[in-house]
Amino acid sequence: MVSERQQEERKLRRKRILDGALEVFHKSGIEGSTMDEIANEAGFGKATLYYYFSSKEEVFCAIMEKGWKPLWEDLEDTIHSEDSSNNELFIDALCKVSNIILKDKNLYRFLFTAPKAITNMPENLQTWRTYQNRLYGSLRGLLEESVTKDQFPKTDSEILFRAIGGLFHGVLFLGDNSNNKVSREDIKNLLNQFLNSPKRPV
Amino acid sequence: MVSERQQEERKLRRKRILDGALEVFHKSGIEGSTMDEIANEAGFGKATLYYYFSSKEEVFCAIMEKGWKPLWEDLEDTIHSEDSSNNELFIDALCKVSNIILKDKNLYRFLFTAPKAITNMPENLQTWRTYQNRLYGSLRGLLEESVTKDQFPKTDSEILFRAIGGLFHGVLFLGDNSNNKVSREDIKNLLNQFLNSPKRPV
DNA sequence: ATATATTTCGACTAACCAGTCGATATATAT
DNA sequence: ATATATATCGACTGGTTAGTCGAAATATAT
Repeated sequence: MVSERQQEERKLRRKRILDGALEVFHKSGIEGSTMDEIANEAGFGKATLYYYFSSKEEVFCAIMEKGWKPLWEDLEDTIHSEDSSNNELFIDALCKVSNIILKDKNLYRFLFTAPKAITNMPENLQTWRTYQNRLYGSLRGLLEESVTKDQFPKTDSEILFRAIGGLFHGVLFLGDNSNNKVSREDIKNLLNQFLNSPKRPV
Repeated sequence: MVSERQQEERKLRRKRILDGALEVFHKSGIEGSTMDEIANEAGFGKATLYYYFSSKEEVFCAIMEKGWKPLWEDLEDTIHSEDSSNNELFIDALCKVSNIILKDKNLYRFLFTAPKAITNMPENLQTWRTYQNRLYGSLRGLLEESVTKDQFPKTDSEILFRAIGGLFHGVLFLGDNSNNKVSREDIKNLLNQFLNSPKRPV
C-alpha cells in the first residue's frame, strides 16, 4: 500500500540523510561523527534516522556502495566491449572512472581516503567491497595483459598501478581546475607523462 | 635525584608504551583504541600510562614525532651538503628517506596512512607537523628547481610529487622484499621507470 | 468522518571510555 | 633502619553517544 510517489519520497529522504552523513563524516571523521549531528545536518531528528537506517554502520556502508557500485558497473560495460585492443580498453577504463569520479567529487574524495580500519563492520553490509575488489582486479588485469604484450613499456605493474591510484587522487581531486570532462586524450597525455614509450606511443 | 640509569629506564618504558600504542592503533584504528587496551598491550595498568603521558593525544603525537622528526633531520643534513647538483640532491634525499622508512616499516605505514581528520588535537602537541611540512616543502622545492633547470623532464611537478608519494607507499610498504637497503641506484632506476629523460639521464 | 498506515521525534537507557584519586609497592638515599 | 622519591595500579567518576521506546503528528484509504 505504498504508492510510486511515496517510494520516491522515501528514496529522497534516504539520499538526504546520506548527503548529510557524508558532509558530517567529512567534517568530523567517521568515528568523530554522531548520529545526532548527522540527523541535524539532514534536517531530521535522530530517531528518524533509525527509521531509514538501522545503524551507523549501515549509513556508512550505504555511502560506500553508492560510490563503488556505479564505478564497477560502468567499467564492466567498457570491459565487455571487445572491439578494441587491451591498450585502448585500459585507457577507456581510466577515462570512464575519471569522469564518474568528477561528477561527485565529495563522495569520491571520501571513498578514496576513508576506508581504513573500520571496526565492528558486519560482513553482510559490506557488499561495496565486492565492487571495489572487482574494479581494482579488472584494472590490474587489463594493465598486466597490456604490459606482457608490450603495449606499455615493461615496468613493475605493481608500481605503475600505485602511481595510477596516485593520479586519481592527485589530479582529479587536488587539481585546481573545476568540473570539466576528462577526455581519452587527457588520459593518454597523463600516462605519457609517466611512462617511457619505447615500442609504440600510448 | 634521578640517576642516568633511571632516566634510561624511563625512556625505555615510554618507548614500550609507544610501541604498544602503535600496535593497538594499527589493529583498531586511533579512535577505536582505548587506553586500557594500550596499557594492557604494553604490560602496564592504565593509570601508569598517565604517569608517563598526560593524554591519549600526547601518546599519538609522540608517535608522530618519533617518525617525522628523524626524517626531517636526516634530510636537512643532506640538503645542506652543497657539493652536488640539485638533481643529485633530490636523489640523495629520496634515498635517505627511503632507508629511514625501511628501518621501521610499521611506524611509517602508520604515519603515512593515519593522519587524517584528528579532532581535538591541541596545537602545542603538534610539533610533528612542523617536521612534516618542512620535509614536504624541501622535497617539493628541490624538485621544482630541478624541473625548471631541465634536469628532470618538464612535467607538472604536482603530479610527479604525488606519484613519488605513491612510490613511498607502494614500493616501500607493500612491496614484498624484506628489509634490504635502498641504494641511490635503486632510486634512480625507480625514477627512470616513471620519467622520460630527454635532456640528460637521471 | 473514521480507521489505518506511515513518518517524526524527544526523552530515556545502557554501554563505553578518558582521565583521576588514593592507596600501595618498590627503589634509592642517608 | 628509616625516610623519601619513584613507580604502579584498581576502582571510581563524569561525560558522551548509539540505539530504543512510546507517543504524537501526518498522510492515506474507505
